[in-house]
Amino acid sequence: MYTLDQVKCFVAVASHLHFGRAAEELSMTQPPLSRQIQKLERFVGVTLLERDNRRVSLTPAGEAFLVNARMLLAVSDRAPRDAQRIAAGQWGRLSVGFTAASGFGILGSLVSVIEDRLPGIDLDLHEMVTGSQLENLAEGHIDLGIGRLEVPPQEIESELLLAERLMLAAPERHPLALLDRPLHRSDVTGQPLILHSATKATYFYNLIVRHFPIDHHMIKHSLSQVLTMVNLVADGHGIAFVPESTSLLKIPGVRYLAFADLTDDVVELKALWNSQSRNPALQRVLSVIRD
Amino acid sequence: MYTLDQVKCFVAVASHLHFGRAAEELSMTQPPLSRQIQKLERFVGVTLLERDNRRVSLTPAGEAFLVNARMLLAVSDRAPRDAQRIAAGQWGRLSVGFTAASGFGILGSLVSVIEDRLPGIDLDLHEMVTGSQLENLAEGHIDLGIGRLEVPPQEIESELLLAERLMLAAPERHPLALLDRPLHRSDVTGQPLILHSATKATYFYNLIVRHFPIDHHMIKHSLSQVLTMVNLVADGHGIAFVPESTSLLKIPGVRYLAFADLTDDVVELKALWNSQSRNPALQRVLSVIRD
DNA sequence: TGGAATAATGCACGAAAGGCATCGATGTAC
DNA sequence: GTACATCGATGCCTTTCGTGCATTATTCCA
Repeated sequence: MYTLDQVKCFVAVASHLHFGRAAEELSMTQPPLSRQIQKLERFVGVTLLERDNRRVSLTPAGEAFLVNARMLLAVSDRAPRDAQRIAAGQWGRLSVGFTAASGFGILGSLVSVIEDRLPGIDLDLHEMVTGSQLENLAEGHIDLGIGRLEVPPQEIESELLLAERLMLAAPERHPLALLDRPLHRSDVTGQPLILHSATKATYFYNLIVRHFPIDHHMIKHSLSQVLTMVNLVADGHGIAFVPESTSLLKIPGVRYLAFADLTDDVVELKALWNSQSRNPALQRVLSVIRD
Repeated sequence: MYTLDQVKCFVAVASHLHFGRAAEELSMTQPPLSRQIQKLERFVGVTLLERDNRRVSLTPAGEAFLVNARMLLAVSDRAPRDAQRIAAGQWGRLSVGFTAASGFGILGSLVSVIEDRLPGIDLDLHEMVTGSQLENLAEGHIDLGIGRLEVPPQEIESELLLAERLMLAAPERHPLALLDRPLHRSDVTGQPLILHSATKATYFYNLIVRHFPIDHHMIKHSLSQVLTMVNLVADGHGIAFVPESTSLLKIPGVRYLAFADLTDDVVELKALWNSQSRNPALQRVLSVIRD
């Protein structure tokens, strides 16, 4: 096999048609340059340069080789730079798993910021529930998750993206929507309730149970998708707890009500990633998220 | 700079994700393979392969490098083969200069034969008079000429392509066209004559003067292009000498007549080339022509 | 806990690359 | 026509690099 150095030598000589000046460009002396060309020609088995002791010229075979040689140099030059850029996280691909709920609020601005600040990074967006995000993170199928959970499992790191209030979605003619005083947590007692599933939407279920006196006899539906819940509210099937950002969803017949005695931002949205991840783009994206 | 051997090592390891088996494929032992990879990574400045003492995997940078690496190997493999094929004359480009007259007869079949027998060779066809062919051959602008001349100059070699009879082109109502006996050379004496130019079509001029008793008072036109001459014959301006192949040109009002006392193939068409030519395609074409 | 698997490292040898000096051939000038 | 300049090739020496063998270090698995 020949070497890229020999190719570089050949291109230099073919460009100058002069061994001495080519050697100068290559920062070497002329004798080893002659030998490198000889070696290359011996490997190729063909005379590439016609040396006339007075003038140097390319043979037809040499001209054809020159085309490929320039391509080799171009690719060999690009290859390390591509690798370096990817290692530095300037280039790359990031698979992101996000919950449908996060899509209402933060996802759009997150994508905008990344496209703006890290133009070399392509995002693959996949909607999935938090549980799937954890599985896919563990198996390396996605690099970043955007979801809700209290305590991430082993090897999954997390960072708070957003915290918001918990609100009540109620039909506009519902008694709680027509109160002439501030709404309190105890007001929900005894009302027909559309609640998150304890198994499929554990985070919300636990959060709500922790903060409200839930009468389990009043639970009419157990769901996992916020949009479905709000639609059921619109149809008058009951009231539901939703994060504040859901109120961006203007559904006719639905009013969003704040609790006077629950003003803390208790609903959290977290960025999730595998601490074993070797994707440099992830670190870049995380540092952008932190700003 | 790194070497193509290192690239080959990297691709082998990246393909097998196993140093031992990659080394086996490369017909080398494992330790130097490890070192080649280390060297490549040191040059690139980036970890390309994650070695876990138990499993080998590609980093994102390594995956990007692999794409370029495979391209490098493909080009580096093709480059010598292209050069060899061109040197062997299997591939290449041949510039051919030909006279308009040769275009009537042999050129078409010549092109067909070359396209059939040497499919890798592209022909550039340029119509030019023999004198221009000689100039362009000397300067290397064309590789092969097809023309008529008696003695080629220094450094130009030639080979007879075709020899044919010299015939007379006469208007169909011309007395010589209406003879009830065989035509003889002496019959042309005294007839208005359309003759080749002594300077622009020296070959024909010398040939005709050598074989016929030309009365210079009867020369009505001196021309260099056969087609023009035959057109003038059709218009009744006189008679003209033409090579037999011209009779393929069916011009209304023109008859082609053979001389009973000149049956030799005296008109020659030659292949011409520069003996200094380094174009391997030329040798291939010449050997095909000789068949 | 011991053995198998696997990549890294130490060491020695031979090949290759580079620099310096020189040769050989060819064109140029007086 | 002869002396000189130019320029690629060659001889020789030193340093660097690639390779194989033997061994080490680590981890997985029984």
